[in-house]
Amino acid sequence: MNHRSFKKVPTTNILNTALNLFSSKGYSETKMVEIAGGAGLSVGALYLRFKNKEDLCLALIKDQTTDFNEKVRNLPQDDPGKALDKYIALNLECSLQKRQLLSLFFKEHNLPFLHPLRKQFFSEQHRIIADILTSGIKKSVFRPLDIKETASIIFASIRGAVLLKIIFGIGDIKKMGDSLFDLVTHGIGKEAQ
Amino acid sequence: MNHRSFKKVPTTNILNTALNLFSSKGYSETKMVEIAGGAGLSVGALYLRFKNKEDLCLALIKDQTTDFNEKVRNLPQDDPGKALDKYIALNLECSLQKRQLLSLFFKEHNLPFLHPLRKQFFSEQHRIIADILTSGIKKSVFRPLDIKETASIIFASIRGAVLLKIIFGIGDIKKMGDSLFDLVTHGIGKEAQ
Amino acid sequence: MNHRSFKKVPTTNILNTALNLFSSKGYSETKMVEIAGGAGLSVGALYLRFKNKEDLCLALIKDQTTDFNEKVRNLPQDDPGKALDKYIALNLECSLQKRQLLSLFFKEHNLPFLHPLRKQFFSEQHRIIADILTSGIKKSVFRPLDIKETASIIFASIRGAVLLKIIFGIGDIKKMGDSLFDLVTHGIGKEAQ
Amino acid sequence: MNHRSFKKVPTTNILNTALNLFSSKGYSETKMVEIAGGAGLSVGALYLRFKNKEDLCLALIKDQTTDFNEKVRNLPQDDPGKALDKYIALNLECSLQKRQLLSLFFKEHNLPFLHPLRKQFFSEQHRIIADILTSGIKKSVFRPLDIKETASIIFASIRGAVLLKIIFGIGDIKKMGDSLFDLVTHGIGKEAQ
DNA sequence: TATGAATGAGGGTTCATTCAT
DNA sequence: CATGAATGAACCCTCATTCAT
Repeated sequence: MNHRSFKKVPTTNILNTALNLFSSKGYSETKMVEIAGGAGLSVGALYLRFKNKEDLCLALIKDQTTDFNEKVRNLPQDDPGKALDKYIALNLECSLQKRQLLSLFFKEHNLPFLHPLRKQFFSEQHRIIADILTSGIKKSVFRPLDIKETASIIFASIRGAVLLKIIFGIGDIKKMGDSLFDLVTHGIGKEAQ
Repeated sequence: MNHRSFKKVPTTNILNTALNLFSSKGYSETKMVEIAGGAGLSVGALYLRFKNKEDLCLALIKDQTTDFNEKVRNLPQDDPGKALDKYIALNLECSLQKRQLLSLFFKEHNLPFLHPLRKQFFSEQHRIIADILTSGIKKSVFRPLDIKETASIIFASIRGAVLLKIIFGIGDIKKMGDSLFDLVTHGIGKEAQ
Repeated sequence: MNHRSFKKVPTTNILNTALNLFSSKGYSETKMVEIAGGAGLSVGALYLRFKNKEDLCLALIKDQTTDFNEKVRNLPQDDPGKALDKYIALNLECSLQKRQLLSLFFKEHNLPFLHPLRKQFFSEQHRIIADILTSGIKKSVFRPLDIKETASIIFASIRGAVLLKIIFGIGDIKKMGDSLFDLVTHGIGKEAQ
Repeated sequence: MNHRSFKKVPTTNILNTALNLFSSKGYSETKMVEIAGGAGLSVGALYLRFKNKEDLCLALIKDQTTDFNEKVRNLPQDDPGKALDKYIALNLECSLQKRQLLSLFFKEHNLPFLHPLRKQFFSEQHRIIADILTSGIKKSVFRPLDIKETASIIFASIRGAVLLKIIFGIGDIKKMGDSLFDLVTHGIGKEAQ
């Protein structure tokens, strides 16, 4: 990459390259030179944009979650069933596209500097699910439940499904979303019919 | 610690130390000296027991999963509902004790040498869940389901719950198991009542 | 030595330092840090120039033999006696300057990665000597001989003399060359007179 | 190897094992455990016999050179030509059997602790050759020569031939000895005929 | 601002040597 | 005397980070 390139490498390019590398090789195994090279700038330039590796990683996560949060914002307000369905689908879809983020985010749980972000992400998602549940119960679409607990479990189930997909590459996202929604709404019990 | 201690450090100690370190700091971030020191032996001695870091990690996983598999073997054969309940509880309980293993096992999905073990673990657990489902459907305890798909989703949900616990330290295991079982059997839908 | 020196250490410096160390302490006993330090760069910088220790050693040998081969190329074509004399002298002289190379090259015969280079060097030198012999026999300067066998023995004698010089530091190079030439041409037998 | 073996491993076995290993893999690359294992005793026992690796190596060389010196002692006293022939043949033969020693002895010239032994070996051999030459000149079998210089060169030639054999595995020992003897006695010059 | 060569601490691993048994 | 597990310094190599250009 000649230093006479016409415009500076967009931050997005850098973050995407980093995301690809982090998620395929892991945080520790990804070298700064690789990110720089992959994004088309020099190591030096990379350090002009990000204080250090952690900083880059943090920026990456923020960037990606922002994106995700925006999509999640406009769920159907009046139909809790549909909202939940869409929320699950959205999660799985995003995981397909951003499998990397999620793997980085959830897998590498030993990068302590990520923890605050993780906490925040959980809180937000938990609140969204809880809102859907609350509204669903009010409208008698859902049975009365321990909202916080159930929200946690639903969040967990979605995360688990995503991990399954990422780690084992098992199943097709669409069907998986349906099954998960089916499980979450009806359960497996006989009386559900 | 003199280099002539009186008795050989039990392998279990080493594996436990390693498990603690791996799960709290991650595989790459854990140094062999730390494991050695923590377990009360020298680096050299550590290498007498394990060919290298990967080998140690592998042994660790095998050791832990064996243990888990044994516990899982005697689930109630005739009551699918109870079997599932117990299976979920068992998983969560073990995660409490072996939170480390699971985090190591599922999180560090970029350690390629772990993949075969992961695959195997998934297959076994998937089969166990599928068996419970099959038997439950036959006995009309569960409604007719796509068994493989549902087994995957249940596996995923449990894994997700476990991760939640591990990563965020949220909730109490007992209650979590109950909620998960409740969700899985009844779903959140109104008609379940 | 600040890590921002003004000019890049020439490869020659590195190779010379390495040569000195290898030949005085042996390959295995020479540490990469020593080479780096001796040449005036850091370990890291050393590894920027050479993939690893073997690679450095290989480069070293190639560098030195190239140099030697060039000198050997212009031997007198029409006077086999002189050619041989000069060839021997050249060998011994070079050994004086590059005692290190030869000791490294011939002594450390247990570095398997050197063997191809050694083989090649032998072939080339053997051919050169054989050519001199052939031409000398044709011109009746030398008596009829088993050319290949004799070439091998002459090669060996020169190598031996060089080693003697290197290992024991015995004798003066000039006189040694003369004696060797004298031995090779006349032998020690009475009838030679 | 059970500690109830009937007799302690003979030192010769140890030295032979060591010789084999040293010469095939080099001094540094040979591990003490390997020597111990190969000779059929434990590391501890090995250290009861030899103070350390150097000491073992030293003992090895002494052992082998003694053996060689004995053989060299009874060369024909009255026929210098035969004596030289036999001396050369003896050297090459011994190299065939003890290629290891020679490679260790001459090749690994960077083991400083070997140097005194090497010096001593050279002196002895040099004297033997010089004696043959002196006697040969007196008897007019050899032409008048600078005895010391020529002895050195002959010693060197023999060493070189041996190395050639060891390093390149070239040629057959018998023929090589003949060629060397031929070269040394007659040279390659025409007038020799 | 951009570059990329240089730095050097630190990691995994080896092995000569010791000494409790 | 014999054993062989234990020791730990030392080696090769990597890579996040810096800074002269």
